[in-house]
Amino acid sequence: MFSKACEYGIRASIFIATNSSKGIRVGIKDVAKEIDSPEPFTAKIMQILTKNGIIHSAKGVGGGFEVSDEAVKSIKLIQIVDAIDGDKIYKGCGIGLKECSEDHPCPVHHEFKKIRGLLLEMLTKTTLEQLASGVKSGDFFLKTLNIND
Amino acid sequence: MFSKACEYGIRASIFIATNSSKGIRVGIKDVAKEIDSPEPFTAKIMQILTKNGIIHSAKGVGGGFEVSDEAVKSIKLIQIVDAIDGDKIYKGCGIGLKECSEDHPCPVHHEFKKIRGLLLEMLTKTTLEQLASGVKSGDFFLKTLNIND
DNA sequence: TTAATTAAAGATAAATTTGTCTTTTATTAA
DNA sequence: TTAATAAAAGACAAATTTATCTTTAATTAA
Repeated sequence: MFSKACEYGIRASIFIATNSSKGIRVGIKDVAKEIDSPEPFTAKIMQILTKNGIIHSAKGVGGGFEVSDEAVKSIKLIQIVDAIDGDKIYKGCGIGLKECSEDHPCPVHHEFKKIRGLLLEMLTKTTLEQLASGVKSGDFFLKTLNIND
Repeated sequence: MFSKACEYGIRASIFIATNSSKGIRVGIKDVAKEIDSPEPFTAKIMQILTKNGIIHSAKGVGGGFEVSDEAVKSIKLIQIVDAIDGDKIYKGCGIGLKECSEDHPCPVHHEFKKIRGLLLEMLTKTTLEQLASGVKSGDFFLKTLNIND
């Protein structure tokens, strides 16, 4: 569905958001450790997210990544996905036709329309805040329980 | 969503089905040309499909690929997807957690459940026959109109 | 039985994605 | 101003996916 880069990006954004609400900036090491991802690769993804204004970074002592309270409320999942994977997942043809539309539909066009629509709706409606609050309350998790998994 | 291999596999299966209903076997060249895919790569995918009993192949003069009338009716999209891409698309966690379940959900688990459910339902219900008949009637297409796209 | 045909199988190669490492730049605090 | 810290940037490497090419095996027809 999403690329690994995007999966890491979503998990990282949520983790950063859970800390920013407590006024804590987190470094790349904390992020990678908490979401169980390769640190240098995760750093690259953070650069994409900061360039796209999704998270904010600060260099130097006491620096790290954060998301403002307002941003946490306004940022939608689709912004993260779009920044990392682009819009193919909710716009492209299900079986890869370059030209696929109502006028020139592929064989699965109508079936996929519903699924893509639901996906787009979910991505558009879900805020970073919703996801972060679930993690803070302990209802949702960002990595596996067992370290050996 | 699906890998390119899977996209080609679905398109190829549909094309073969449209011809088998007319009693025509098609060669790998015809397949690649008709679905606008790289021939040798498509040949590899055909091997996966034949090994999984989704299509039948015949070597030698007059040989090629075909699907029996009964198979066209019984084969579901999910069998093709499963043979080529596995079950990750409709079983795996949306943001890549190895362990993600009702008891240990990731932040997007509940949102994804609906989408994956709809996808699984669609893949499980859609038969090769449905897709092939739409192509035969001219309602659906397997490649772009414009050769330069 | 031989030649032609066609898919299968195996070896390579290119492209993309994922992952790593090193150097540079910016910031803070002493 | 200097040292320490932490992200940014760039080069590189491994793994995976996509694509190609060559050889082999099976089948048919002459």
